[in-house]
Amino acid sequence: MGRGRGRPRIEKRLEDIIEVAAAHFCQRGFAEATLEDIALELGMTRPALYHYAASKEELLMKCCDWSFEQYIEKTQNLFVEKLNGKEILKKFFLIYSELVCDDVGRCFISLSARRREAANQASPGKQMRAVNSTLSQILDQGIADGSLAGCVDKKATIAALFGAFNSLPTIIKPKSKSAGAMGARLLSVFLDGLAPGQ
Amino acid sequence: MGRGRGRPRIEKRLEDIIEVAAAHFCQRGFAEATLEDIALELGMTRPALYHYAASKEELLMKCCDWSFEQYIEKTQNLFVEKLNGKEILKKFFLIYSELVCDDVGRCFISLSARRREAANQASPGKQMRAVNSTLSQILDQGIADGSLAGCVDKKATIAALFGAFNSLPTIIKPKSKSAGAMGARLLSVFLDGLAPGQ
DNA sequence: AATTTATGTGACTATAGAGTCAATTAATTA
DNA sequence: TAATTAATTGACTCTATAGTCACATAAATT
Repeated sequence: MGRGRGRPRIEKRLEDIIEVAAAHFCQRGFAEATLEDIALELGMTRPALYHYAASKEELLMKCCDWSFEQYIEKTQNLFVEKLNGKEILKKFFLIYSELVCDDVGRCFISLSARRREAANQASPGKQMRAVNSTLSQILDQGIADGSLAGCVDKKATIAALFGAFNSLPTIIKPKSKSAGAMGARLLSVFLDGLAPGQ
Repeated sequence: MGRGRGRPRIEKRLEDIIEVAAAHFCQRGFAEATLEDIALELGMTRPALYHYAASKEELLMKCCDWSFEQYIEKTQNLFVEKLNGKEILKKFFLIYSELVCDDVGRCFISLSARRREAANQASPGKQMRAVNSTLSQILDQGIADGSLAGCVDKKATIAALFGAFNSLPTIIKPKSKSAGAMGARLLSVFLDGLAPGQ
């Protein structure tokens, strides 16, 4: 059934493959995921995958790069409307929550940077630093405009926020529509604080 | 060199093995870790490991169980001195920070519950629920005695706290002595909140 | 010293899964 | 309709590593 190149957009197939592969990598881990299973779910056989990626590692890289591109695309307009830091923070983590609950979206975040560094050289570190730096900017802005507390421990805050939000997929079921809502609740925990009011 | 059973405590060897195996499992992941490497680091050969665990999966289970026992041991006296909820919270996360930065200590937390459930039946879920429930109790107590804010979103708070603290080993280098200190900084982020004071 | 038991080794087998390749099919183009 | 090209397959190879087993060695026990 359906071989040959009959599909309108040729690149579309690669995206399908990335989507399925990313899901397998994220859910089962890189080593545990098998190309056999990925191919099966796509309705093709394993060797066909080698037309789209020269190796399992390269497939992983493509997943992560695609994932990162999505992140960039969704976050690049954060600063265009002139919101205050706190509002940008909310927007950022709404986007981040939805991204991290999506198999493709969270790919570059979840998959061990160690393995990716083996394959690729630089990008994993660079990508994570880019994400970190966006949050850092947001905090700076919030502190400057007074919408966030002035005395925040930035390093600890960044670590705590990403730690918490990266754990989202373990607390809500995958493909759940509640990613954004749960993300908002998480952020409230950080904004309000646990100390008794006043 | 040094075969036979000359050592004072016989169980000691199993503990050594667990320590090394746990480190490999945590740092490289279960599938990527090899029994060969573990045996090598212990100065023995792979088949010898099968005297202590019948399979790789069973070795994983022993690591996780041992890890959980350590957790229990260190947290069981949390409620004996009559501290307020906030103080107990601090003590809890000081212990937790050190635990989670130690390869053995974090074993049952870090390693995919999916794989563990395949081997074992019930325990992974039970263990995580036990940890969760301890924190839940601490929060309840703090809310009751007024040392923590009354209107906390418990589910979100628990998720955020564990998410943040579980990420500790990714932000400080392993075996670092600063686990407790960094843990304290993380907790401050949660206690103080990001909203501007008053 | 002889026996038993815990501990360990070298040399195997078995298997899963990655990667290769020549042959095949289908769409595109001429 | 013939030639070209993209996409796919079945049938391989190769390798890493888990697991087995008969045998060896050293300590403890008698």
